[in-house]
Amino acid sequence: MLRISKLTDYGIVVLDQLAQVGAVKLSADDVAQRTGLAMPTVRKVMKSLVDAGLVLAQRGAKGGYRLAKAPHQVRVLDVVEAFEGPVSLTECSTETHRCDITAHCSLSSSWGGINQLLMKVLARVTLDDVRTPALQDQLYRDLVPLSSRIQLLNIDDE
Amino acid sequence: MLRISKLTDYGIVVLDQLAQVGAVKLSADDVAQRTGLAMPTVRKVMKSLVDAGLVLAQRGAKGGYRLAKAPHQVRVLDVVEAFEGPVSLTECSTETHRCDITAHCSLSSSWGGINQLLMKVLARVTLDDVRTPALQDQLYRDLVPLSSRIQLLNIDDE
DNA sequence: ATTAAAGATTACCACAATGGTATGCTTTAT
DNA sequence: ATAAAGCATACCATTGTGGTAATCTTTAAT
Repeated sequence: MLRISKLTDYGIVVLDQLAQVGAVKLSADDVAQRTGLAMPTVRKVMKSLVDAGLVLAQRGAKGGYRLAKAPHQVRVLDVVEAFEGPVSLTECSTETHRCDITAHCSLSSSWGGINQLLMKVLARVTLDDVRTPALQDQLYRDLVPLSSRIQLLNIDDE
Repeated sequence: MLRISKLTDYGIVVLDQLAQVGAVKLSADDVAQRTGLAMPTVRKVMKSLVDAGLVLAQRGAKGGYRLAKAPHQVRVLDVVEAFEGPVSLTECSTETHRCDITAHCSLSSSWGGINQLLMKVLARVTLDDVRTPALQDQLYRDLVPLSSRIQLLNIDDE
């Protein structure tokens, strides 16, 4: 468990397709055919991506979709948040937490730190990293021995 | 979103209570009163914790529960996995993935790396860190500038 | 100006997972 | 022997996810 939603997953797949064609626009139908997703599903996915500012849409005949940024500028965190809203592992962290569990929220707030770490990781991985296994491997290696390139987890300098 | 389940959250709360009393055993009823959780819920939580080997149970009269390890040896990852099973962000990573989405699994496998990173983070944070905000802050500071103590993310040396 | 291509919006429904609850069984210290 | 306490199973309501449909709006091309 600790799943991301399927729509988030689809979102990455679609972004990958858009990245493949570069500046060329893809219609919703194109996307559906290239990915194998059903049209209504594609609609949903595209809407979220457009709303999040990750994809540009052109309406009307000869319309279609294209990436709003370069693949290396699209953070996985952005994609996740586009479909699932703000990352918050526990309930207490965001909503008005009136829970009856004694000493719950005080502890739950500690999840906040873990939340931050998770977000930093997701913010460091880009569409580019996900698309090219080489980069992915590289990024992974960097985090395992963690010899150099440590600023990897610092997201505040974009 | 990207939530952990409430039971996982409760699990941490319960473990915190057990850590507070040290070697003293707490009955399910004690736990219920201390946490404010309903008895049936406590049962569920305790079962998962015992099954995962995080808590020891003694049956019969004068029985009760106590921690199986020292708080600093209980990894948050263990707790999460106790309640939610193996961490796997996408479906393709674990189950027999026969999806009709073209070029889906190949990309999804890239989530694997992110999965690993997430697990490393969760494995590094212990019950001790969650319980004492000081440690939590310390751990967080360590990961932000990431100047030293970089081996923080390496879980393979336990 | 008309038309048709294409995106936008809204609403709906089925299934699965979560969370909460109840009932009855087994172990064991006293 | 008995009562305290943990164990196991099953059940149900609510929610969220995922998938689908129908309709409206925009706009390039003719």
